[in-house]
Amino acid sequence: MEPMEEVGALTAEIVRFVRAFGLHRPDDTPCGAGVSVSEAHALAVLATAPPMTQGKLAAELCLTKSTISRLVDQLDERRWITVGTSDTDRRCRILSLTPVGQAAAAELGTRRRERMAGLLDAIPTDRRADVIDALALLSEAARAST
Amino acid sequence: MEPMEEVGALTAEIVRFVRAFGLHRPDDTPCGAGVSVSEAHALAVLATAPPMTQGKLAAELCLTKSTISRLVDQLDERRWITVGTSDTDRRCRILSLTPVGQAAAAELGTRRRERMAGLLDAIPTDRRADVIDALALLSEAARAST
DNA sequence: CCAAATGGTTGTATCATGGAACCAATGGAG
DNA sequence: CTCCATTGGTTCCATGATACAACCATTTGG
Repeated sequence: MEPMEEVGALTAEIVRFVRAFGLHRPDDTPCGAGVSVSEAHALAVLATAPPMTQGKLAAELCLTKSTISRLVDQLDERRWITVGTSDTDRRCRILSLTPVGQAAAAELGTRRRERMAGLLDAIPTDRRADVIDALALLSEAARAST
Repeated sequence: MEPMEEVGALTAEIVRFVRAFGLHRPDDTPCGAGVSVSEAHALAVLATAPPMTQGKLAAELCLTKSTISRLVDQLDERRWITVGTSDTDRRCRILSLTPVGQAAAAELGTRRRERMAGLLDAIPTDRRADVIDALALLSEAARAST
């Protein structure tokens, strides 16, 4: 297979994967009821990182600050996060998961893992680490090439 | 790495990639100006398959028939497709690319390949094959587990 | 001390999507 | 042949994610 053809086939496969997993439907994550994809992603980020500012979250999720502002409002209304003010910079709002938020994140994580487990099962055991490493390289490259 | 942790890492990397690549912004495909992601995907499907019905396209894109109906309208207004009626089943509308649509599909395909090639450029040379292999494994797994 | 930069909010507009109700055509079962 | 369930599509409606621009508050550097 020629290099360019490889790239084309790869693109098509990524597209199929994205659509098959419902990632094109941002208002309903495939792995949880009533939770938008962005909410789920935000929850996952906040669960695996120390309390952060909205700007940091925006960079992490590749969203604008206005979208983040509203997303934060939603998470706050759900009582999944608390919003505080930074001591060192009173412009910054510090986002932290509440216990309820942590539970929700764990629940979503479980669902997602279940969903993904089938995927991983279909990958030979000795190749799984390679796949994960490769995806890390790929997402890094996507960020670098923007 | 523990198995469950592997699943989590896989998920996290996929999420990172999707967001970094802008796939969460459905109104603007990363590979073309003024073309929505779904439009681009529809064009790609129609370009690489014989004329099909709306239902078939819906299944291919994982969208509901109402969304497809509107999508078809858009593509028709752009003169990218022609919409005909099936001879054997007059309920079915048969979608075919116009020459202009084929050109648009080719153009988008080229852009997409360039974009993907740029991605690969941001990956160390000696790791590119690994990434490609890994993605092939992943999409293969996605098809197997669906 | 003031101007530029930074973090966030709000107003406005756009648009993709699903579900439900509906219509038209098909195809069996009797 | 006649109904009626099924299937392909359309339209109405509601939801909601997103960006951009204008704005405010705070910090920081000259």
